[in-house]
Amino acid sequence: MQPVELLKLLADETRLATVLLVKRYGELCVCELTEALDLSQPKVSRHLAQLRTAELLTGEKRGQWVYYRVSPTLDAAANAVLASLASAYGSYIQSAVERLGDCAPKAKAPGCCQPRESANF
Amino acid sequence: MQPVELLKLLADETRLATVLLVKRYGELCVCELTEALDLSQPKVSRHLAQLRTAELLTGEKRGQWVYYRVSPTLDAAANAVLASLASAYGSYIQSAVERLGDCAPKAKAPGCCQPRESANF
DNA sequence: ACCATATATTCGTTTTTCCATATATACAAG
DNA sequence: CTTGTATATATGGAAAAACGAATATATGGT
Repeated sequence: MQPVELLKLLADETRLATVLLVKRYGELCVCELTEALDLSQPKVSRHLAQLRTAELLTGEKRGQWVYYRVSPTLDAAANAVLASLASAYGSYIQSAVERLGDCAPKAKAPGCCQPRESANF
Repeated sequence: MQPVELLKLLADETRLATVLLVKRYGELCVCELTEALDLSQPKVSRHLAQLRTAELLTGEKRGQWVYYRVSPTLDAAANAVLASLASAYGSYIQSAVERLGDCAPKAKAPGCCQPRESANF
């Protein structure tokens, strides 16, 4: 990936947070990202499509969900830049990590995201 | 500087090359950058203005020339990202460094840039 | 005072990027 | 086979970014 291409992909609030979250958690599905970032699903999906098209992230469909991770074929230079960003800007995704807290680390097999709200209906 | 602000500044061919060159050489004047990047002077100057306004670079006027360097007040996180980019993408400015070769490391006091062409007139 | 060089800025336009809304597709459960 | 959930994409418009060309300002030399 060309330097400027990588930087353009990262130069957006949604995409930077997405990439840093995916890098931190190893893999995340779209609904987890949507909750963590508190954004509309189409918006998250559109930015994921950009990251996927550029082969910065890969998406794997498992059952009903699509899990995103940093592409295993990403070149060393890009990986080094991502590591540097994750280290320098760890706090950038702090609030998203907190929102993800009651959703991600536990069993995310059934229901994935909405354990609370939908329980009322 | 906010993460996305920094990345936006770097997500452009001209600005990325400018910043990496200035970081490598310590300081460079506008005509050196214009020659090294092989771009029009207004284009270089316009991008320099952006980098200066964001306080990523500072410009110091000395005589007829303005010398740019990485802002000494740049925060640690941004500096770390710059260092990572310089390390990962050193070859990105290779051709510019070669063009700068016969201009910069030597005495750049008088004439600064155009030692060859104007000698014919 | 005049001219050349170095640098910065303005103007009008084109291109790119981002968005919200609506819609489409896939899958799983009943 | 209908319903609901998860994900993706299409559309049309608005905002931002980048550009070339022209112009402005400052400095130094004659």
